[in-house]
Amino acid sequence: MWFRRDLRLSDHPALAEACGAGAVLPLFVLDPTFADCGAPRAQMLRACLGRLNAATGGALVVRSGDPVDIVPALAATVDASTVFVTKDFAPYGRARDARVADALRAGGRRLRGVGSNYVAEPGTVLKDDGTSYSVFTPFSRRWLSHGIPAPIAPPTAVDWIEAPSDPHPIAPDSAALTAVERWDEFRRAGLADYATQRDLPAVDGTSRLSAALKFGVVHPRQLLADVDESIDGHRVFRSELAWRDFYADVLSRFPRSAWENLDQRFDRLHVDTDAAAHARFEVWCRGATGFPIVDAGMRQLAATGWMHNRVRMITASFLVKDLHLPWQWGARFFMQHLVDGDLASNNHGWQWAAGSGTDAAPFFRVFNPTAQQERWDPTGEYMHRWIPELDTSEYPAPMVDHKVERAEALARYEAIKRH
DNA sequence: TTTTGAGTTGTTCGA
DNA sequence: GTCGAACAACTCAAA
Repeated sequence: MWFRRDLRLSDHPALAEACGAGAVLPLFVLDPTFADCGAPRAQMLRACLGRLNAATGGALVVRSGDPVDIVPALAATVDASTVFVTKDFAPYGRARDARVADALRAGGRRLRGVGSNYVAEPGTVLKDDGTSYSVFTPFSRRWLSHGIPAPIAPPTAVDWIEAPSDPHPIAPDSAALTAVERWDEFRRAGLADYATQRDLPAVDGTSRLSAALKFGVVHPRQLLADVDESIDGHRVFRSELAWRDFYADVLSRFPRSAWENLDQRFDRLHVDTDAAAHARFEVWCRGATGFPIVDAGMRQLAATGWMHNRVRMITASFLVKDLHLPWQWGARFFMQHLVDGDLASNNHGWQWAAGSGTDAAPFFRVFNPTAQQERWDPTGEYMHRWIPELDTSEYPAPMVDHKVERAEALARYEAIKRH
């Protein structure tokens, strides 16, 4: 069993099938491709691996290197007939798995993909004519009509195969909540009010399960099993999980949309990339724009590896529409700093803000950072929490005039219309 | 094939 | 201060 973004034993179809086939070697490969994923995600990975190792009674084998070398070699060492994986639909993962499958085949073995990290496997939510959706709302209706698969039981009494492991990454902080504990807490205290509380960055009104979902510590179908569709908050939460599936589906169909405009008309949008643009970008990264809600978000990200979703939208809108920078700069920065950084959700969220993505925001929807702060952080609690010097002379003046930059953004969008 | 209704997250302006 | 309309036009999905 080659674990990737499915670091759990319960509700794990691929593992269940592997266990049904015989003794199992649990493997994780530290792929150098992901070496620069950023400290928060690297730390989260180490914690997840520590927990997974404990759950296997210390049997987890961790190896560093290219999976194309490591997986077939290890499979040969223990004479495995099959390497089980949870299917990966992201651009790199898909190419990597194709190469590993080829290498295994050369040795008379096979790579067997079972299940995915999503409620509905990318490519399976289709219109009546068999084609894919590109608008969220109809996608989510069809997604719902598929029904939510029930979680499956964890395997019992697994016969783990032992093999030499590279030194294990650091063990987890045992004080941290497990994903299931966090879900129980959120279900009890926050889920019913999610529809109204989820947008307030000063409030702990979101599930905070994004990183657990990213690493597959918990599968979304396990969360959906507890959703009561008669309650508003529950339905809104379910809809957010549908967005996660939707963007994975879109990325799987359009791999190049990870870093390129999905809507190619936006290739012609005038964005700034000169030295002055880099200087503005650096100010945004540092959280020193002089717009408190933007700076608070960037500082929360730097300090904790996480940013409230409402503030992700505000900071993204600011980078794209007030600073006129390429959305890719912001997306890359987020990926380097977010503990939950996920290519599909992150980059398509950025494309939504930029207007270049699926179901994108209308061009005239330009967030006003001051109005957003007044609306969603009315007491200023969030911005003061992250900007201690806010009311002092140390806090910078606004780096741009929003009214002017809004007009500039609209003019630039106007220039690429009708093409 | 044609038609129709709809489309995450907003802002500004003028009555 | 409040409230509703305008802000484009297009593409998608489904009847």
